[in-house]
Amino acid sequence: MLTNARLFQHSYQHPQSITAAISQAKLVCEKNNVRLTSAREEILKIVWLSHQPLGAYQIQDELSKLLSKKIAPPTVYRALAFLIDNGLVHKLTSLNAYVGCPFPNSEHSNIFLICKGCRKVAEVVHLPTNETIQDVCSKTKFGFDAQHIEVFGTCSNCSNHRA
Amino acid sequence: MLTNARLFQHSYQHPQSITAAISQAKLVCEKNNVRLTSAREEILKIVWLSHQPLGAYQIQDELSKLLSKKIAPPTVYRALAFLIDNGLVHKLTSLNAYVGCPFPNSEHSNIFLICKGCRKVAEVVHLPTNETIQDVCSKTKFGFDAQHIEVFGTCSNCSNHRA
DNA sequence: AAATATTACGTTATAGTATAACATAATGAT
DNA sequence: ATCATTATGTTATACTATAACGTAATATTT
Repeated sequence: MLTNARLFQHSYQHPQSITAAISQAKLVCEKNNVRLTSAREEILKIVWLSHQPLGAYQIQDELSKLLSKKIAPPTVYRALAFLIDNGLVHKLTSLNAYVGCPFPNSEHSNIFLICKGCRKVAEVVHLPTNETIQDVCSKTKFGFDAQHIEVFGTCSNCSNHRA
Repeated sequence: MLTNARLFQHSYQHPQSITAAISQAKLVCEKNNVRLTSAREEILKIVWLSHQPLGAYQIQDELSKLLSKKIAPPTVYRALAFLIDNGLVHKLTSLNAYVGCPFPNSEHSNIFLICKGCRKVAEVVHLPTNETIQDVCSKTKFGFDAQHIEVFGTCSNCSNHRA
């Protein structure tokens, strides 16, 4: 099964419920001294409710249903920008889709395992990979800012079903 | 200076000229038993001539100028799809932009170092990173297909200019 | 060499993703 | 209460990518 996990480093509790994710988010926003407004919170919930990455226009549809009114793209994109800035959501650039971050407090750049079967995504913290990339940067004298790693394949659940 | 390189593994000769890249491409196409048509070749040249990643519509403009006629997006996207399929070009998903691959014969998934200063991109082969990612996959029983790694930062050339 | 199949390209239209610009509203600070 | 700041609503538009269908070029078979 594809679940978010900190490999080898920490035993991490995946937020069991959306409420857990939201309360984590509230802490993060408090710490960052920014506001988790209702639009932002709703969109964070929507992203968390989906265990697959959602496109911005899917989020728009969901929010529109939820609030029974038309939502325009900028509303969604602005909320997403906020959530991303505060490390609560990630964009999967190869999919143009967004997922909730299970490690909102972490400063690490993580690895996304994207299953081609079920389309689920697991986010994994893996320090050894971060270290090898740091090594590349130092050897090339490249000043590291950020990294984005997407891995495509088949999760164990999907492999089993096919096998 | 940001140049493409195989770190630590092989000493690699960056194609000095576009002609070198093209003749390499011809070999690859011959090997793959596919045709490097003139549209494909021109687009590959355009991508190689730019040392920054190019967007599809920038390529469209260039090709349009070059051939003195209107080029429609599908022409560009089809050629890009072909070039990507044959490992001659990569798409940088975070930029929606395309770069020539300096290792068309390599089967490795490489690392892209993207400089925020000069917007140049270096592609680096780094087996230790590939290994750590394989490790993540095996530990999570995730069947690896492909990976895409983009690293953002400042290349040495840009750091020096600012320092 | 002619017929056929295959592959590539041209063309038009449209789908999908994202942001600019400006007005209004809500919140926070003085 | 006033003012500054931050967030949202709204409209329009820019940017990225593909569908669908017709034509042309190349490769294969006979």
